Amino acid sequence: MARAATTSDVFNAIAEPQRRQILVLLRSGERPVNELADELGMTQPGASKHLRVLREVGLVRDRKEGKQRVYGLDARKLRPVHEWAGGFERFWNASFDRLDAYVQSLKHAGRKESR
Amino acid sequence: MARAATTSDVFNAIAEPQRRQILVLLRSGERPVNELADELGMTQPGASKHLRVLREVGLVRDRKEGKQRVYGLDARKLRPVHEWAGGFERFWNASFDRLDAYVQSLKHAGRKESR
DNA sequence: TTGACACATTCCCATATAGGAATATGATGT
DNA sequence: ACATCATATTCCTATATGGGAATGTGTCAA
Repeated sequence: MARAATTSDVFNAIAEPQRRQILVLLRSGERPVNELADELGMTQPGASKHLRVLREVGLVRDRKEGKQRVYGLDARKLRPVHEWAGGFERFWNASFDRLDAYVQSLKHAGRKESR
Repeated sequence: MARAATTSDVFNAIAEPQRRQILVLLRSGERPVNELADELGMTQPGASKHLRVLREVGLVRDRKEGKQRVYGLDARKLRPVHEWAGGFERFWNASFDRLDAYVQSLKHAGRKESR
């Protein structure tokens, strides 16, 4: 089965480094495809393909402007990502020894023994 | 080229839903492979494979305990993900109309014209 | 040593890409 | 209608999975 489609899961869509670059670049403003491709050093078809994926998952919007197609950021779908990762915040804030202690406390507090 | 190895990029490693589930589950405590597989309804080899990926990117650690191998969370690598997504916070906080305005202001403020 | 248990690994397969090359589509100016 | 510019799409290929089945490896107990 390989993996869920990149076009249906934001986590998967942003797994591609170049697509993350595109999103970052778009923070500083909308851009037509070619400009975007130039700035990121990718081919035009390459940019178009990535943009299509980003559009289908809803991370960018596009708008026609003359013969150009201007792409803009729609970061709302990134919020779940931020929150998901944020759910682990207390784990990276604690030092590792403390982390172990914390984990142990949870373990003994409310679960069946495992050793 | 298909994509960068899942074992070298955290974003790619967490692109797999089941691996995210594993990480979430491990927040409540360390677990041996079988227990983890049971709780998530996956086969043992399946769990082992995902755990291997997570271990190679550094998201989990393992420790031998008798004949079991206990896996624990190491969420530090998730911090960059949280921060990356957080870099878009102002974009999802603003309403869309405001967003456009903001984007336009940036555009006119410091870049070469494009229309 | 033998057997049982807990995992890890290997094989094999179907599928989903990413990328390059070539081509199709669309809008604009003449 | 025609040439041109800006994009999108299609074709093809090499590769990276994820999953199932079978098997290998390591540890502990008797």
